[in-house]
Amino acid sequence: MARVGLTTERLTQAGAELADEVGFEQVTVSALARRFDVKVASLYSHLKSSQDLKSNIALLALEELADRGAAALAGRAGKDALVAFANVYRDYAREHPGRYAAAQLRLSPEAAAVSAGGRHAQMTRAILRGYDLTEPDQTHAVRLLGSVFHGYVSLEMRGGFSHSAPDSQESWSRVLDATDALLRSWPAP
Amino acid sequence: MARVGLTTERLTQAGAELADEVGFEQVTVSALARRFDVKVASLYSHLKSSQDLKSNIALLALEELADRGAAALAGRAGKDALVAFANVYRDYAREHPGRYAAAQLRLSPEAAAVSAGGRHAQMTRAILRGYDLTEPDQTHAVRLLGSVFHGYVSLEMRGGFSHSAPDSQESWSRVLDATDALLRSWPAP
DNA sequence: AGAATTTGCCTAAAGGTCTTAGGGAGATGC
DNA sequence: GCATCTCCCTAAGACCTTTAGGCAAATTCT
Repeated sequence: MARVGLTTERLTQAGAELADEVGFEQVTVSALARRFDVKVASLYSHLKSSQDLKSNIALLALEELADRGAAALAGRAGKDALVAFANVYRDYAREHPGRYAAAQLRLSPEAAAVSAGGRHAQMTRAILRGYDLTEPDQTHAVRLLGSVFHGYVSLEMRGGFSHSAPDSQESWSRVLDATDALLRSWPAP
Repeated sequence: MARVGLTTERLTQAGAELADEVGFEQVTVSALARRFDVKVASLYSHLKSSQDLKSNIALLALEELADRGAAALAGRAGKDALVAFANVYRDYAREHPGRYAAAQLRLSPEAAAVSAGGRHAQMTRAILRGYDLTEPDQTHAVRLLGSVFHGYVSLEMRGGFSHSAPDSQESWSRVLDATDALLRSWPAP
């Protein structure tokens, strides 16, 4: 029989594309097999389970996101870095909604350990170097930034801001302005 | 055959309990039928589809959340209102993780129209009456608050803040302090 | 090159979920 | 008491997941 050349990597990549096309929830081993014109059981040589596939897609998305974040942060500082980094998240979610959804998957501890999650936290901390925060406020601020970025993007993708004025782009800019202002005058406890 | 007395309401309620016990993803028409000791097909007199069940659970969660929010806001203003409202979200998510996850479901336009989504937005606006913001900054601030609340709770539930100091409760307090400070000195465009 | 081995995709099969169609027994109304 | 309606049932088709075992292509060894 004709060999297609399946590998875990190709399956993960194709799964990510599938997620962007039909939604992460709809990513299924069967659908992936159809895409490669191969029988379903054949995928199980490269995949432990359906959950494993989803987890791999999540790890891929986290890596891609971290790579883009690193590129955006290079040579920038302060508000410039903040805005660039925030836009990485938002743009990625818009370009790759399925992958972004995948990145929200709750990972197993083992998967989380090898994920790019640590890089994300490091980069967020790097942004804060442009502001004058000392520990433990820096950690609080890291968590706030994560919340604002993820929260805004998540609500926007769900359509929360879509059918009312002012448009979401405008709010996004103002939210980032406000966040920058907050970091510059972080309140004492 | 013994009649169990199924109704859409009872199914939705039981589905919400099931979600809290096993996770919203695991809520299934089959599992619900087992819980009522009834055959699966029997549920389809009260449910249009599996998606319909999930949507109903989401609507229930949004209502409960709005009810709690309204109760928390009664008689409070300013930072007091902000903190109380924020804690409603966080506490609800901790008490009812499955329901909270359900509330994140992307609803159909029809479902969204009858949802408590509007009440949530109204209440967030009400909080901002304690601060000195004029349109369109008020709308931007509504979106920021939604992002911070949802983003923080969502990341916390995913375990993002669990295994590092300082503990999440501490960060939550400081994030709310910071948000209050930001609303009091909202930057001009 | 030919043989031995490994690898990759296959068939087969069992179990779970969703959904629709149509039937029979309990509850309700006259 | 009888007719009607409602509720839950059986039956069945479609799809997804996962495991077991087989055959042929690719790779390695002699």
